[in-house]
Amino acid sequence: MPQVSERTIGRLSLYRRLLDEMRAGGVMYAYSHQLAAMAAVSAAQVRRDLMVIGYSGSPSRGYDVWQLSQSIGVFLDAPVKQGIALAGLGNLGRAILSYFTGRRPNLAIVASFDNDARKVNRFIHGCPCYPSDQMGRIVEEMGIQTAIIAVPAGSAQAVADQLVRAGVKSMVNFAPTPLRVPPHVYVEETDITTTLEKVAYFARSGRLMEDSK
Amino acid sequence: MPQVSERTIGRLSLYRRLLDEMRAGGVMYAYSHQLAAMAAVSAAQVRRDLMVIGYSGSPSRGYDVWQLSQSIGVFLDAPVKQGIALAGLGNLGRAILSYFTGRRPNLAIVASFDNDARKVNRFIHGCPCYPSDQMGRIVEEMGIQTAIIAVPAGSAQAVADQLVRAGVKSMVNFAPTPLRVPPHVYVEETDITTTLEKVAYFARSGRLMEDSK
DNA sequence: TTCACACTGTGAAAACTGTCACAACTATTA
DNA sequence: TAATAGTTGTGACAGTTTTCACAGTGTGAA
Ligand SMILES: NC(=O)c1ccc[n+]([C@@H]2O[C@H](COP(=O)([O-])OP(=O)(O)OC[C@H]3O[C@@H](n4cnc5c(N)ncnc54)[C@H](O)[C@@H]3O)[C@@H](O)[C@H]2O)c1
Ligand SMILES: NC(=O)c1ccc[n+]([C@@H]2O[C@H](COP(=O)([O-])OP(=O)(O)OC[C@H]3O[C@@H](n4cnc5c(N)ncnc54)[C@H](O)[C@@H]3O)[C@@H](O)[C@H]2O)c1
Repeated sequence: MPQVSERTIGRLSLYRRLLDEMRAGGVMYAYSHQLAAMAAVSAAQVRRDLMVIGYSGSPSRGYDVWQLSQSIGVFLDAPVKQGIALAGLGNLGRAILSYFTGRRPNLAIVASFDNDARKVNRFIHGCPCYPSDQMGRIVEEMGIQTAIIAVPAGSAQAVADQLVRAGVKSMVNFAPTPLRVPPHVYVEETDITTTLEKVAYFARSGRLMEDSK
Repeated sequence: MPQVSERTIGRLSLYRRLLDEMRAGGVMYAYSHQLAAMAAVSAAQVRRDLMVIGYSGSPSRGYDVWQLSQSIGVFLDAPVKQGIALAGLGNLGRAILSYFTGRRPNLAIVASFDNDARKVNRFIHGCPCYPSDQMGRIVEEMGIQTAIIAVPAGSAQAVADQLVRAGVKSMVNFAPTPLRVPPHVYVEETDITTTLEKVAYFARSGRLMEDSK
């Protein structure tokens, strides 16, 4: 098993979206340096990343935009439709739902959960919202393996524990609390406070990086 | 100049928040392994990170929770109050504003911008919202150096360009488009689509990592 | 046909990041 | 006082990620 790096997976997802945008604009072929410019990475990085999916471009025309996008899909996408659960339908949860709905064909938020009686038992942006005390059962029944956590910090760990018990294998956590999970579960932390402090720091101690060419 | 790594800065911010939570709970001292458990990193990582701020713990009591938090502050925080601009007051923008308001003492969102006439010229969560055609002028006048981009993907690059022209040195970008910026500007990309695809990928190709002890 | 060109794929090197392991230290106990 | 136990700070090491640089290749021009 090749074990592709986390960073590479993220960039492949980005490359595919850029390729799809190009295709929508009528572009047929792209060189690594063009893709690189759009993704704000180096051309060598693009070529190195593409090695893992086993698709070769032509030295003269570059990559076939459509074929490359398809090849990335074969590598990245689930063979069958993959449902995602969303815990917490507050401001952030609804923002995610409204943005993500209908975005990718076989990756969709298929169930959401909240403990606020007013939000529960109806459809929001086309997604059913269930009471959170049924979360374990529903996630298990639907075979959901991926979840988004958008509940307040105080509830995040408890919600994560429930989800893991229900069979979830990976999560993205928006609450500002690092989650403790068993080794087989993958968690991506998205902590806005930490991010803002970091960014504010680099506004002062100006950093030589992120080249634009 | 030591040039501290991006990752370390992010973790220092996290450590401080955890320390402050401990202090609020009446805890006076903490060992590296305790901090590590809460941050979901290794104890060695914590000690290595703390090297850059030049605060020493005691081998017997560990770190003084209050003093360590202060020392991180001296290292991380701006000497004077640092304002942040927020571009785009849609679902996401408001979620960020409502969550972040009043969170950290000298790091606050002091101006927001939108091009929707209905949202403009009033206070939202205590933050003034201006029309976006005045963004450049106001950001420049207020000396704002850090910005959050929460506008639709199509406008993100144009907004970023304006902000950079007005003197912004670092940004966090929530729009799903990598920003092209000059080398002296630091950008943190937060792309929910890419993140979700990555997380969904690792739900299948289960990964041995993120140890919980 | 042959050449020049600009690109791809990739081994090797470099740069960066995290872990290991241990000397040095301090409080406690006998 | 001396021995013990458990922690810190850090040099050395290991692992990971990115960049470099170049051989190999398809295309178009002469
Ligand atoms: N990373 C980011 O970009 C970002 C931005 C804003 C907010 N946040 C974080 O996201 C989380 C949600 O933020 P928000 O602004 O939407 O807050 P919010 O208060 O508007 O929403 C929280 C929602 O979770 C529900 N909830 C509470 N406990 C629950 C439980 N145990 N099970 C199910 N649902 C529960 C509440 O009913 C509410 O609807 C917070 O932790 C916040 O810190 C992150
Ligand atoms: N990373 C994440 O977690 C995440 C989650 C949801 C959405 N998003 C992204 O964040 C962005 C905003 O999402 P949203 O759900 O809030 O969308 P939205 O449509 O609700 O909000 C966009 C806001 O930007 C304003 N706007 C548009 N053009 C502008 C301009 N040129 N200058 C100033 N304001 C302008 C609009 O008036 C609107 O208020 C989108 O790019 C979306 O993809 C990111």
